[in-house]
Parts: sequence; structure tokens; C-alpha cells
Amino acid sequence: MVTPTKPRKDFTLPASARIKSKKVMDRLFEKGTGLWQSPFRMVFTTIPYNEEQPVRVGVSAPKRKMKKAVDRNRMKRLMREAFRLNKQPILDYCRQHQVGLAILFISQCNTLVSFRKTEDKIIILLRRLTTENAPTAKLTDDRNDQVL
RNA sequence: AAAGCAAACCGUCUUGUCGCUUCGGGAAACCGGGGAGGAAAGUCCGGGCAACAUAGAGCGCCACACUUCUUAACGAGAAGGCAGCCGCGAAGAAAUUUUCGGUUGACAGAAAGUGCCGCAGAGAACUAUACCGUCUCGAGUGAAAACUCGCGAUAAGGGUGAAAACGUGAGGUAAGAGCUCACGGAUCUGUCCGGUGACGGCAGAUCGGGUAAACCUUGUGGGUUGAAAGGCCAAAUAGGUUGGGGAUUAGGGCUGCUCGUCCGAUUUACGGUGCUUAGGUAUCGUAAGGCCCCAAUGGGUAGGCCGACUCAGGUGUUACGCGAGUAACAUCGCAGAUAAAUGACAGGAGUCCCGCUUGCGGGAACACAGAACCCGGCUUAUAGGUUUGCUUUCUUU
RNA sequence: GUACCCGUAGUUCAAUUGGAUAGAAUGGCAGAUUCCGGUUCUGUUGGUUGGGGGUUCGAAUCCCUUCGGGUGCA
Repeated sequence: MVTPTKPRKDFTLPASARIKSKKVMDRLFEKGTGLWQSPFRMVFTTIPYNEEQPVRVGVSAPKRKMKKAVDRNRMKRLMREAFRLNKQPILDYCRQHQVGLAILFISQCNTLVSFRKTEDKIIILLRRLTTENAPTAKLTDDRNDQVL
């Protein structure tokens, strides 16, 4: 009875699951770890664990690369949509390891990318996040540092 | 019917699944309604709104500049005037003027003053240093025509230039010249006429090149800063203030901590006493300060709320006005985000392109472009389509 | 959001406040020198003064508009 409701719920992406705080944003740019996959860059860092929303996400499209505001808006929407549909593995991982994560996707392309390509790249990035850079070990140290 | 020009408008639609944001309902799960543009853009102007400033006047700076009107306001708009250009004509000997249509105009003042006008040219500016010429007079040569020289007159002609001192014609003259006359142009003036007015007509006087997107003059307007303005609530930590309590050799360094060790060792006011002529100094007491703990409180950071979406609002009808627009009535509620929503996928329809079996198949595309406090304009970008008006061509009646 | 600045040969800069053909260095090309290359010398090439419009007799310069790039404040 619990399992059918849970995946349905997890396709949502409310405002509480997005990065809203300036402090988290500064921490991302100062201490965050970066991953590069063709036209996209992913930056992530650890944050205190929250049972409701373990993962917070943000998207960005720099004005230097894309001139038109229409294209920038569309690129951000595509990235957000791709994360929304494929965020289940990363959520499970965080709940399993009691980790909080803040992830920022940055588009580095200067022309529009189709949704299929965007989705593929984002999936690859999330898989690499959980396999290559397991953030569990780092997490505890960082948290202790922050507390102290 | 086609093409061109101008103006106005539209500027993909629809179904399902999964999402975002906001409003309403609900205890919750969830349900229902709304959700980018004509330019949201550029930020070129003008306002609303807010904070601060502000006796009055002048100078300076910036902006604007035919008239009247519209408007909350404008550098915007409407109507008109005048001027330039283009086209078809008309009048006249010519200069020039003019009907109609289209189009453009940053369109106050150069007759207040200053500056500038390269090269060329004799000369580039209140009164012109006369280059080639033209002409009178004088002298010389010569039979004469004419030529040479000299003193003068002359802006008609040539030449230079973007521009040469009103234009054309006639008279006049030694030759000329607004010197005079006719027509025309421009500027100024007017107890004149028409018009709200710009201006037009008429009469008189005058004839003074251009440049104010050179300085300037005149008139009008402008306080400054912009929603990241401004206002409200306010966690944790540190420090401020107030009150209470405690300690009074405080406090600090070395060390991960204790022990230990080292540095350092009493500020101010009042009162008593001792010393001192006095200033002062020593000591005691009281109070304040300094140290620790607790409580309260103001400012204020992160963060949140208001500002901020019902207003110079849209649509329709009627009335007024040539028009921009105004008024009355009816009706509608039509984005409100803030690391920033308005999306993704799948199917169908429409448009365009290609192929041929002429109604099928295939492929690609569907413009310009994304609100950020809100309005009124301007400018720029824009595939395709619709409507209206005008012009030209063809066909039919 | 707001206030402002700058666009000139391929490149780096000039152009006496409006005056005639927009100039210099470097670069490119050709020639000379050299066995060859470099250096040097000579000649030559190269401009929509970011685009469009206006004022003026005349615009790189003045004015309007537009495009691109950059800076300050917060």
C-alpha cells in the first residue's frame, strides 16, 4: 500500500526542493565539487540532512553563453524537467545514507539542446554522482567542521 | 482577379498524461478557477508612488521651440498654418506665380552682439582696395579706323566659387547702376479687413549673403534620488542599556586540560584621619566603574511580510467633437513570480516545402521574442494571414 | 535596476575642435641583396571612419536613431 503512493509523489518538484538560500549558493561555488558532461556542468555539496527534502536542486544558464532570455528560460526548464523525472535514484541513495545534498546544474551550451539529449546527460551525471564521488564519507567530516 | 502602397487587426489550435505558481474551498487527502507580449525588448521621453530637502529672488546648468487643441504629463498625439521636394496641368515675353494629388519638415530669432566661411577668386561682408572688360576726358602715334599711356567713372558682361550684394523686361545714360517705371520676390510696420491663433489679404516703407544640430538672445519647463525607494516583524551569536545577585588580589600569557609558572597589580567622586604652609600624598569607609551569573529591553543581521497588482483598468452602447479624445450608463475581473512560476512528453488538426498517382506520401519548419513596482507614448525586431482604402493592368456585364 | 563611456587599414594608434587624397608604424604581396632563409633596402596593397538618416557648400568630427563592446553604483 505504501509503495504505489511513493513513486507518484516523487515526480513532484515543489519550491521547498529547490535552492532558495544565498548561503547554500555561496557554499556551492566555494566548496562544491564539479562534474562535467558535454554541455552541462554539475556542482554539488553536502547540506544538513532533512527527511522531507534530502536533495535540493538549482538550475542556471549563464548570459555569457546564451544571449536571448527565451533560450535561457527554456534551457533551465528542460534541465529542471529532466531532474524531476529522474530524481528517484538519488533520493533513495540519500535516504539510505542519511545525506543531504545540494545540486546545481549549469548549462554551458550556446544553442538549444533537445529534451532527449538533456535527459540523457542528466541521468549520466546523477549516476556518476552516486558511483564515482560517493559523498557519504566526506559528509560527516564537513558537518563536523561546520558545527565546530 | 492580380500587383503595388498605406492603415488597422490576428499572430497556431486542440486532446490526454506528468509537473510549476497563485487564489478559493477543505481537518487532511485532494478538488475547482487564473497563469507572458504586441512589442513583455531598447531604456529614448513623460507621469503615478516613496524618501529626503525646501524663507524669497537671481546667476549658472539641462531640456524644449509655427499655432490651437487633447492629456495626469510629455520631447507624444490630433487638426490647422507655412515652407521644401515630386507628378499632371494652367497663366506669363521672362522672372515667377498657381489649381489638384502625394510626400517631407528639430518649423522661434542671423534686422541685438561675437565667431567662422578652407582652396579658387580682384573681392567672402554694415561703407566692395576693379583681374579681364565697358565708357568720358587728357597726351602720343596715325590720313582714318584704331592702338598705347595716364587721371577718373562703372558691378551691365566674362571669369572664380556652394554662395558675388533683389530677379525679368523696358526707359535712361558717355558707359552704367532700383537711377526711374511695370510685373514678381523678400523683410519690417499697421487705431485696416478675415481668422481663437499660426497666418492670409490690403496699404506703406525698405532691399540688410550663409551658418544658431557655432557661442548666443528670447520664451517655457525642471528640487534631488529611485522600488535594491521606503515601511513593518524578527531566530542564533557577539556587543549596548537597565535592574538584581555574587566575587573583590581583578585580569592576561604559556598548555589540548589540570597542576605549575610568568606578566601585571587598582580608575573616579565624596567624607573622616595622619603628614605637609599650600599644592599634594598615605590610609580607612561609602558610591560609581571594571569582572562573573540571571532577567528585561532598544537598535539590528540572516530570513519573512507590506510596497505589489482595482486601476489615468478593459469591453460595449449612447451623446458631444472634423479629430486626438471627453462624459454618462451597462458589463467584466483579465499573471503576480522573487536563485525567480507560465513547462515537458505523446497524438490529432492547420500553414509552408518536395514528389507524383491530384489527394495521397514524406520530410523539415511554424516568425520576432519572456513580465520583475505600475501606467502613457516613442523607437527597433517580426514567418505568415485577415479586413479596409487608393492606384495600375486584364476579363465579364 | 540605474548612471555613463568607447567603436577609424588584418593589428596598435593619429587626424592641429567642421576644410577636401583619412596618415604613421607593423602586417600582407612583389623586387633587390644571399647558395637558401633571416635581417636590411625599395616599391606596392589594404578603409562602407560599426550601420542608417539629418544639419551644412563641405562630416571621422555636430545632431538623431540603431547595433556591438565595456565601466561605475548597489
